[in-house]
Order: sequence, then structure tokens, then C-alpha cells
Amino acid sequence: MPTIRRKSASPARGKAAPDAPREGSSTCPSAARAPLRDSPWRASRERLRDRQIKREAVIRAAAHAFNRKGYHNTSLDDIAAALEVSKPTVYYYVSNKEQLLFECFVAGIEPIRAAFHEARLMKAPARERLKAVLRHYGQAVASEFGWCMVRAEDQDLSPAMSGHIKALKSEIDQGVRRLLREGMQDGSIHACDPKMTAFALAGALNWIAHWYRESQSLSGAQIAEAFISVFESGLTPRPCTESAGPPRHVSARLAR
Amino acid sequence: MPTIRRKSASPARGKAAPDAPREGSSTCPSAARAPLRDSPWRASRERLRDRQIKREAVIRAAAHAFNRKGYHNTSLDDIAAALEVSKPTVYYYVSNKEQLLFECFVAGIEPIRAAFHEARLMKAPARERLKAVLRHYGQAVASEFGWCMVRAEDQDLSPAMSGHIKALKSEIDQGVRRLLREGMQDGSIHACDPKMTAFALAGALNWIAHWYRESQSLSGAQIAEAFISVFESGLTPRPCTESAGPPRHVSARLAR
DNA sequence: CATGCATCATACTCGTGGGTAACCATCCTA
DNA sequence: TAGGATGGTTACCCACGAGTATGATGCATG
Repeated sequence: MPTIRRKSASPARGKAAPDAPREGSSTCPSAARAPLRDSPWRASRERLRDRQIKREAVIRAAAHAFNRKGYHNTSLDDIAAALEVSKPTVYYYVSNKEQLLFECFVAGIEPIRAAFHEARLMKAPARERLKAVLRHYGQAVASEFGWCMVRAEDQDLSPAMSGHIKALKSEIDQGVRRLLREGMQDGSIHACDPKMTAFALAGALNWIAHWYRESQSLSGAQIAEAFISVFESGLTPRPCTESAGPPRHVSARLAR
Repeated sequence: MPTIRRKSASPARGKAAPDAPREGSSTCPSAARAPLRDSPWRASRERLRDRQIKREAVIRAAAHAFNRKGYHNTSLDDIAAALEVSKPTVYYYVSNKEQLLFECFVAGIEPIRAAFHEARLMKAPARERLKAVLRHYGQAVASEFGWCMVRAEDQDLSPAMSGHIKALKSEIDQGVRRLLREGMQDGSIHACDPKMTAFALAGALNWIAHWYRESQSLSGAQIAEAFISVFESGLTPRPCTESAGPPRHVSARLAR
């Protein structure tokens, strides 16, 4: 009964650099570049653009599937089926499942980075800038990529990817802390421990990804607004301020 | 990530029992029942208790592994190896992997339910009762079962288990909302949307499980305290401070 | 001693799913 | 019009891990 488990020396993994289709990734530079009506390379460029579109469709399909069934419960066959193509086609656009998750993560977190950038240009007390960021943050978490952004576990990723993701997350975290500190300095934010406060804010918003479904009656923006009003005023009633604010969260204009 | 098939690394694996982390765990049904010191069934009862202890050790080991590597990245072989037994031994104490997760979940959520029970006996404004609950909540999330409690995805579980878990989670959620409403009535809590506020509170606390590791300098209780103070007073400075206490956690550290 | 139960190990089965090899179709370019 | 890039398919490989069949061991009992 020779049923010894095959322990073939080193299976497969010999192929260094499987990095298949060299993808620029995350850049769509030559979009509205120049007309060049009938250059002989026009077709080539169009193909390239097509490819990018398809690639993004793959990413979105993956995000959708992860969103519904979780990373581990989603097979690449599922994703392929959702796109009505075969599995190798998916592999034609993305090198492996891990990268798929990573791309979803980046797609989710990018708007938040943009929000920080935008806030940096605002001329307003730090609390207002923080609020602006949190608004975008909440919407990002409620977006189709929210799940991937929030639930991408480092445990599921190679050390390299995990490192990238940690760095991006840390950037966001540090940005929130910085705004908190600035707010404490310009007097627009109550004295607090920036680290813990940032954790609390981010946690509450991140958690949206666990319960929010597109079908919900509230939009991501509305939820973000509601959360912000909670954070802003806190649970304790304010004795000598206008407490006449409407109780519902829909009162975006609660700003004092 | 090939799991090395370790063999023979455990010499004379006869007895010695696993770590056996003691800990009666609050469930000693027939403890103070009757003396019967030398009943012929005494041995039998002792075996039963031993079994219970071992079973709990399995659960703890599972929680530990899930905590570190995630549910899907933990094989039952891993858990067995951590206990220095074989896989069928694990199956001897628990029927399948799903149940293992479920048990961890219950172990994590039980203290929170207890906290609600306790709070119900308190004679204090609702805000104080809520704070008491949140304190326990935060500690539970930071506990060894926190991961399982918070990250047990319904996607990973059969509909039946998923239903149980959802029910338990909903119970907690409703409890928080109720306290919020009570607080709004007795005037100890600022007017707010109880649903959204409960989501924000639970989210912030749940998220602790994502970043907290036992090794951290802060204990679960300290973190819970810090969060509570954030929620309590909010970000906006209070003009006529009725002092919600000094700024907690003086670890200001403006470095970086 | 024999019987039965409790406990645990060895050694398997088997479905699933990530990833690949090989091959095919079409269009662009030389 | 050949030859290659591009985009896609079918059919496979195979590691992994959940779960199990079978049986060994030890201990209490009758």
C-alpha cells in the first residue's frame, strides 16, 4: 500500500516573479491627454484603456463578493462567475487573490487620503476640518469597498502586503491624531488623549462596514453625519448651551 | 504556508495532561450539592469534572489561535498541536470547528450580559448605568475571547448558529439603546438618536479587538475608561464645564 | 479475568479552491 | 498574409484541511 503522501521536493513555487501582466495600478494618467484622432497607436491606447476598465470591473466584482460572503468564503470561481468569465480570465487581470484584496483595500482608502488632503487646504478650526474628514471617512466605509478596507486582515496577507496596508492605515490614524492635537491647540476641541480618541472615532466609523448594507434607508453620508453629531456633543447634556437642537440626526446644521 | 507535519516531537505522550488552566469558570453545578466523599460514583464525577476542564482548555486554545491567526487560517490541527494532542482528541470534546467558534463567542459575550443584569440593579441615573455596562463591554472585547465575540462573521457559520449569534448581539444592542432612551428621559443623557448612538458606542468598543493585544501597556479596563470619557464629554469644549473629570490619560505626548 | 467505558492516536477519505498548462480566437502590425 | 500580441477557454494539478474509521490503551467494575 504505497500511500505515502507525496512530498515532492519543492512544488511549483520555483517560478520567481510570477508578477504577470505588469500593471501600472492605481493610475489612469493618459486619460484626457491629447486628441490625436487617427494616430496609428490610437487602437493600442484604446485597448489599454479597455484593459484598465476590465481590470477595475474585476476589482469591483471582487469587492462585491467579499462584501457579501467574506474573503475566505469567496472563491475566484465565484468572482469569475459573477463576471461571466472563466477563472483564468480573472488571473489575466490580477496576479492572485491576495492582490485582489489589496486593490480593493486601496480603492477603499484612497478617498480618505484625498479627504485629508482636501482638509489641509481648509481655512477653519481643526474641529471643522476633522469633521470634514470624518464625513468622507464614514462614506468610504459605507461604500462598496468599505468591507475590504476595514476587514482586510493582515493575517490573510503576505508580510509585504500586510506591511503596505499597515502603513496606509497608520497614515490615516496619524492624520486623525494630528487634527485632534491641532484642535486642542486652537481651542476647538476638548482636551483629550489623541491616541485613544482617534481609536474611538475610527472604531465607530469602521464598524459601519459590519452592519451597513446598501439597501439601508440611510446613506453613508447620513450615517456619518449622525455619528459626528454624537462625537461632537457627547452623551452628557450641555447645561448652558442651546439644547434645543432637534434630536434626530438629520439636523446636519447642529454646528454651534 | 505549509504546516510542518511534526511527528514524534512529544516523547512518552502518555499522560501529563495539557496545561489545564484550572479556572473553575463559574459553572460548578454540583459543587455544593452533597458531601458524599466516598460514594462509588465519586470517581465518575471527578472524571466528568476533568472532562469539563479539558473541554474548556480546548475552547481557550481555539480562542487563542483564532485571535492570532483568524478563524479561517487556523486549522484544527493547529489547535490540537497547541494542546499537544491529536486532532481527534479535539473532536472528542467539541463536535466541529463551527461549534468551537460559537463557544468562544458565547464565552466572550456572557460577561456583557452579566453586566446588563448587574446594571439593572443599580440605583443611579441611566448614564451611570450605561457607563458601567460599557466598562464591562470594553473589558470583554479586550479579553481573550474578544476576537471571537466581535469578529465571528455570520458568513462563517451555519444559519442556525448565525441566528443564535445574531440574537445575542441584538440583545446587547437593544440593551444599550434602552439605556440611552432611559437616560434621555431621566435627563442624564443628551438628546440623540438611540440607534445611531448605540452603533457608534458599540463600534468604537468592538474595534478594540482589532488593535488590542494583551501585551499592550494599557489594560482593557483602562481603555474602556478612556473611551467612556471621550463619549461622555464629546469633542466640543464645554463652555461652563461641570467637569466630567480631568482629561483622562495624560499621555499627551505631542511628539511625532 | 472479562467486560465495558473513556480517552486518545494513526492513518486515512474527500471536497474545495488556488493556481497553472496548454490551447484557441481575434485583431493589429509589419 | 505571416506573425505576434491580446484576451480568453477547457481541463487539469495538488495542497490543504475538515472530518472519520479503526483500533490501541488504561481504568473501573462485576
